[in-house]
Amino acid sequence: MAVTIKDVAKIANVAPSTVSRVIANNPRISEKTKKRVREAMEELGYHPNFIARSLANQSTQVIGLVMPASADKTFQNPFFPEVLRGISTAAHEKQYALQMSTGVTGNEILEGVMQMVQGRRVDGIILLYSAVEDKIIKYLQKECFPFVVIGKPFEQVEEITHVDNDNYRAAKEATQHLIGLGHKRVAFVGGSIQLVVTIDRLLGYEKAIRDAGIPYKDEYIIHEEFLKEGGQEAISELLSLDEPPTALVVSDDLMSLGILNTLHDMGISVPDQMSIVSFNNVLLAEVARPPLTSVDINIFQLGFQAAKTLIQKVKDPSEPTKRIIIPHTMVKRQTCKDMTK
Amino acid sequence: MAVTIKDVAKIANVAPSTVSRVIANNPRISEKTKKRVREAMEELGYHPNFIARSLANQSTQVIGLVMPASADKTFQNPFFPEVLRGISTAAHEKQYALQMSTGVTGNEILEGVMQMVQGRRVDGIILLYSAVEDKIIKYLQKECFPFVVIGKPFEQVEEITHVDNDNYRAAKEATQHLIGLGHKRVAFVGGSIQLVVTIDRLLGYEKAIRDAGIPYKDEYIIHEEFLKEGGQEAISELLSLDEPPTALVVSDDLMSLGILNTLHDMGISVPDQMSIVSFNNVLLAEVARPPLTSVDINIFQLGFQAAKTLIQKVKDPSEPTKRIIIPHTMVKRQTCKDMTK
DNA sequence: TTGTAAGCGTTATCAC
DNA sequence: GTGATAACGCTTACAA
Repeated sequence: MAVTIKDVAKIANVAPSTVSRVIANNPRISEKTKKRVREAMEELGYHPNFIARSLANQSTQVIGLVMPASADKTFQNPFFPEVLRGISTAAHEKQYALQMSTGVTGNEILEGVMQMVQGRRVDGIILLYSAVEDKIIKYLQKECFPFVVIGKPFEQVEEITHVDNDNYRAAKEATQHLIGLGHKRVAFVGGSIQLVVTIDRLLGYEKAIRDAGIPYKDEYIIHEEFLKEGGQEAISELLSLDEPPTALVVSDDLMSLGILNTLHDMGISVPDQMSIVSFNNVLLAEVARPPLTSVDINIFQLGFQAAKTLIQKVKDPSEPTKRIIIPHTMVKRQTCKDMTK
Repeated sequence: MAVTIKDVAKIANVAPSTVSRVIANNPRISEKTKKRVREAMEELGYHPNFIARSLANQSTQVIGLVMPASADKTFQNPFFPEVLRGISTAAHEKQYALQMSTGVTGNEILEGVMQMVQGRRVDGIILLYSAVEDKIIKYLQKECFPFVVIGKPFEQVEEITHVDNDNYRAAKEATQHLIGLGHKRVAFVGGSIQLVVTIDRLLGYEKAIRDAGIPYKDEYIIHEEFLKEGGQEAISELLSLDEPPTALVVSDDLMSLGILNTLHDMGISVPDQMSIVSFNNVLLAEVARPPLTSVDINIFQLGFQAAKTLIQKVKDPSEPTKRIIIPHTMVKRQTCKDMTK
């Protein structure tokens, strides 16, 4: 059995409670005893038992992470390592550990979340995605359990703390950029319509199109999963139209990569015959050929702020609901052609 | 306060210990009382408290995951989501939760691991990478804490349970494939030499070269990080040689992608002027242009078996040390030219 | 400033 | 079969 607070107390000739206070660095303990106790801890190689502490404290110092179903292709998106890096950094700063959901299907994940919550395994939860009609959000609300979502909640936006980009504006700007370059036939290729981010970006695209007085065409709207195969199917459909688009707003870099390669195979040159504005600006955007013009949504910050906000909320449950918007910037590379020249 | 075992006991008119036995489905409890207790649990919406259970049990049902430093570019490699998926699947099956290391530097991570172990936060640990001179492995060995490493340990291979590919053989075969195609000038582009996988693959490459009676040249060996910038630098060096290679063995798909694009920018055609065999066969390999011939190392299985093996070990500490080798297969696509034709 | 003792929600060891 | 009761290792009133 490992060395406990009692062993330390014995060696240091104090009561267990005193040792506990030294650990918490309670100011009411004299420096002299603190020193003595610390020496004893050192001598015995004492390390506090987190589990015991959690039970006494009713707090685990653990944040639960809900990822999309690992069956889901979304899981492969480079978005996740990067949010994770943001979350991890913030969590580490505040001494929180991270626990991930497991499970392949949506229901398995919901069950996992219930275990986390009811089993008191975590102090709060971050949802790493936002989908329509999400059971998990509903459950967490019912339980009044602290959580924050990355992305915009589908419903009750005002009542749920979340960290998001202004995806509506970002997509509007991206589309306007293309329009400003003289493109009149601009299509939209989005990820799963189940994801709120897709909806927001589509709305922003639509707004820009209508504002420019360009007719909005349903055939120009394509939804596919956030993945490369998706991109390839999507592009074939689009190109077989009577009036194929000269430019694309693509909701994700991975998808753009797929599209780029499909176009390459078809002998269509980017940006000469087709312009693209992509989203997320992950590593792939830089490494693609030609390098993608992509809206940088600051993924790291999305994660970092989410963790920071959640921890505040956990520590002070009276914290008001918050909406945090992370700024975006368009990084111009080489996938947009100026039609006016 | 949440509903506890005592509340259930009161409602069901039994002792708390009986409720506990019902939860554990102890056969010595009569079906009648079981039913009564279960109804009471249902009625109150009871859920067991994992923390309390852990304390009483000395077991957390949590597996700790040690990722490479998130500062590290390795973190961005699509390898990780995929191992994670494997680990997650196995863990879920056996009802284990997953806790990740946080921390940006190597030392921060080591501290985190110490917290996991000493704080009794996890029952066992999986290392998701294997580097030379690893402090974490040494620490875990000293503590006699159950762990398994994904990849081959640098030292004491026989004493450490690990799940790996036969990277030596895989690299040898990949190189032989190129040689069989008539290539005599084959270079090796590997990731960080700190990683054992790089070393193994380099050794396999060397063996194939020597076996074929081709002189082994130091200038043909390049080490860079597992990332795209790396690939780009590497290729420039290689091409400026007096006798530039006609084929490359590249230790990672992400790196290959960078190389592919650099070659494209330089106007060098793949596979006509340069052949490539890559490793890992992640999504990127398929989506690259041209699609990469890549050695599939079955990343999912690497993770799945690691988790499964660890759980066995946790449940039965007397389990012997194991080495599990996951088979690889070369997936031929379009980056290798047959020079004999 | 420090010690005593109760409690956190379980499980496990005895009894009966 | 089931019930008391003592752990598990820590925190935190309340006393002193």
